[in-house]
Amino acid sequence: MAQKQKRIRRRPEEAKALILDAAETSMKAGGPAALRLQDVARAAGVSHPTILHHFGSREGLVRALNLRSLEALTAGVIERMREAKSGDEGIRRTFEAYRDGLAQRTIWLLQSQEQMPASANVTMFEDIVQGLHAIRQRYALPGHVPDIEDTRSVVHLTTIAAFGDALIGTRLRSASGTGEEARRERFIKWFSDLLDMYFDAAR
Amino acid sequence: MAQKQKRIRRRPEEAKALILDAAETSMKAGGPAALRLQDVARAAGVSHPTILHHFGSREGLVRALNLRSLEALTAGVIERMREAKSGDEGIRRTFEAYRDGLAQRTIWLLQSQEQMPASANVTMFEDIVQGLHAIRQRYALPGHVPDIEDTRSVVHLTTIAAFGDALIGTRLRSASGTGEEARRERFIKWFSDLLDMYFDAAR
DNA sequence: CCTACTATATACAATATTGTCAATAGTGAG
DNA sequence: CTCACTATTGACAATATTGTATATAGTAGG
Repeated sequence: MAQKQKRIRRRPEEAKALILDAAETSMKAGGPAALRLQDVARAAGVSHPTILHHFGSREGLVRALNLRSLEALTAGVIERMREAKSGDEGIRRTFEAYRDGLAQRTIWLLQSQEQMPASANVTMFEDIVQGLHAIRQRYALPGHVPDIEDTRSVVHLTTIAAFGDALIGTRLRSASGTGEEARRERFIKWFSDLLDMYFDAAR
Repeated sequence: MAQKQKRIRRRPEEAKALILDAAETSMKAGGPAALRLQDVARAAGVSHPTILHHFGSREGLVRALNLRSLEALTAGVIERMREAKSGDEGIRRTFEAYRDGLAQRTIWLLQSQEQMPASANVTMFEDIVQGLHAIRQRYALPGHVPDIEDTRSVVHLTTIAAFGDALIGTRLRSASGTGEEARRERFIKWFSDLLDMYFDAAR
């Protein structure tokens, strides 16, 4: 049989976006090493040389995907952090961001052994430390000077906890009975309260 | 040229161990999908059919490696937790265990899409929750009954934090100046103090 | 309508990768 | 020593995978 494939001519940006979407799905399965041009092509509904035409090589595709994912995601995180008013919200947003895919993408980057481009993660991290520390200083008791290293520890803990929870949180929780979603909510609330208590005590 | 390879006959257990060691290195690079029989064979100093002889297939090798890694590591974790006397030590041991490779292996398992065999992680998790809760009850103020869900939250937080720190902790820390190792030490101490404070307050 | 441009597809090439097969060489038991 | 057993290997097969070459079909601009 082998019907002749009907051609759909797209503009380069559209084609790239289409291919990257398909590649993203492929990556979720087993990281960058599991990505196959044929699989991606089939999922995107194009032939595999089309991918090579747009990205030059398999490596080019992986790089482009890492870049796009990280840019979109960190932009999303920063946006959500800015919107957040209370500390409680900030923590919730952080957990959401990592859960939404930031954790997954970070793992991909680590596995592709590329340097995180301008290390978006890290830039964001320092911004948050500085912002949070300003707030701590404002609310400090007279005569007490909060240590910025402690503030950094709070942000560090929140970040690694959100990251870890996104990757294995569900498994750990679903072991202790049912209601995974509810347990997750409860945990985030508990964690938020814990930090509130800490800030209160270390004022 | 092509010298004939000299044969070294090993006992099956030795050969398997040798091959698994090599496979472990290969996995570190890019997860299960990146494992190549030829690479493993070269690293182990055997021919690739030898691997197939012992493990049946590539998949068999991956399964065997996942099993061995997880068994050895969780055994190590449990051992270290039992040795630990203070809460501080327990936290340090948890961070060490994940850093030593448990985090890496867990990621592999997630990527091979296998169920964790009897979910060693999870069994250990519940053991620790029960053990810690018993201690909390012993030290509770008269008339106060600690909520086991809070205890579970503490263990959950410690686990996901240790997991997250093993994977991205170094990168986050090295962004804010030098002395990564010292910063790590400081953070673990801070975290331990935080939980002490919590237990004190929620007695 | 015509033409230049290029996104796309088919066919093909080169290599990588897993797996099979048959021969062989250590090793332990008698 | 001899023999059965099997761990090991080189050669080969079958398929997968990336990349190339070439033809073609949409599309925009004249």
